Amino acid sequence: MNTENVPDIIVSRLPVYLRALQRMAENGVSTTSSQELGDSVGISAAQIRKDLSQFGEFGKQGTGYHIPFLIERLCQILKVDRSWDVAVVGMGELGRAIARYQGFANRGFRVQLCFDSESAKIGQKVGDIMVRDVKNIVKDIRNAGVKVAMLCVPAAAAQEVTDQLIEAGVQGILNYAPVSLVVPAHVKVQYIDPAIGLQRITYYL
Amino acid sequence: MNTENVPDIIVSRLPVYLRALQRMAENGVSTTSSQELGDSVGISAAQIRKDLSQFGEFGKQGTGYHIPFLIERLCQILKVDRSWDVAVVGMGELGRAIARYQGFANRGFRVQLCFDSESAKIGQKVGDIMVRDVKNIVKDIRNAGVKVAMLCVPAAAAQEVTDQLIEAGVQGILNYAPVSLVVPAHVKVQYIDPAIGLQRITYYL
DNA sequence: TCTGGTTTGTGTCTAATTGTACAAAAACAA
DNA sequence: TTGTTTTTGTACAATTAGACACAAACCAGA
Repeated sequence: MNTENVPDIIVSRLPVYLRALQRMAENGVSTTSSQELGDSVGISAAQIRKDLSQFGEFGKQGTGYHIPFLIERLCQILKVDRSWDVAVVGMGELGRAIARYQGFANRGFRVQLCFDSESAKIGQKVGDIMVRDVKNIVKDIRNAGVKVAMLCVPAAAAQEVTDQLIEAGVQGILNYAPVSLVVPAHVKVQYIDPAIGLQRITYYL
Repeated sequence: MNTENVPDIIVSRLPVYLRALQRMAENGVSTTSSQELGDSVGISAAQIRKDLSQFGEFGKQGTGYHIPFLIERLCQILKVDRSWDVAVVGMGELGRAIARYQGFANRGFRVQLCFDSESAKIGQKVGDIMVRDVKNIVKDIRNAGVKVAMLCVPAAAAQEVTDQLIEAGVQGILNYAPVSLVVPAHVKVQYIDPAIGLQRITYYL
């Protein structure tokens, strides 16, 4: 069990496995096999067994995997056996939808801070969270000890806000702005850009 | 120039290059190098040269790449030298935000059809598009000849709607629902799930 | 025209990733 | 108990992706 140096590509598949397992658990299933799990996520059974074996021996020959146990271990591995406070920057239509999204709570995340630069929005509530002035973003995020942020500002502001987030101690950014961000090595960025997703599709049409 | 059998992983990077180049063009820059482009997207210069060389010789030694020309070729390759009509299914908060999002137009896409199952929403307008009854989704999509859809329905409904989309002739789906979809080989799916993005981050914290 | 400085496209090598196959472990039925 | 079936974890092989290096092409300036 070498949990030290696991390739990114394996790590990136784990949340997909976890999501599928949680769905099975909701449906009252208590056991699955690498074959069944693989079919449901579109990955080969051997791949799944190999990925999981990076972290331990979670299955049993002849039986497969006990779903609640595997969910627990994956949550530990992904560090979502706790709840992470997350900041959302940019209260445009998208930012507000994300800040209010109910799907984070049971997957390890809680939106705790919201920021915008427009005075008309500052002080208003989004869901049950008050929108703060982005001017105070470094101080506020540092005080709250928040390590993860979602970036929903216009492309032109994204890099500047990113630099402030990093100054405030943020180590992971989920970036909805349609720009590549330049960040130091210790900061992880994940990108969400629907147009890029669509362009990856149209190539094949 | 073997445009036939290009690895997925190369194709998946092209939209990122395109986005960066369009940003440079907006800023009035007319030329760039693989080094500069690589720095801006966080990919090695050699990688970018090799990726692009799959499709032709777009650069010039000593000079680099002419941005408007490279943008044009990438748009052709990704087939966004035209505008694709897209359907959005599910007019929840997220679906409405996506249907109204202004960022698609200049990247090759136009939201043309919106669907929901709630009678309270059917007939109402989202942006300037009327929400249609998901009951007629197969007929409506087929009539419109739409080939690409964005799926913003609850997880429990996602597979069922997917099957209908495919029946209607859809060949590409951008899936916002937090489930893996099972689709035939000729259909391309891209996934957008913020919780998965966040979990890919927390592993490293 | 010639020289020095850039930058591409690609051949070669290395590393990373995936596929294949099977022994070992477990469950179950007779 | 014994034999059959299932399924894991992993060794090995095959494939794929990425890093490196450099000749060839081009520009700019003298």
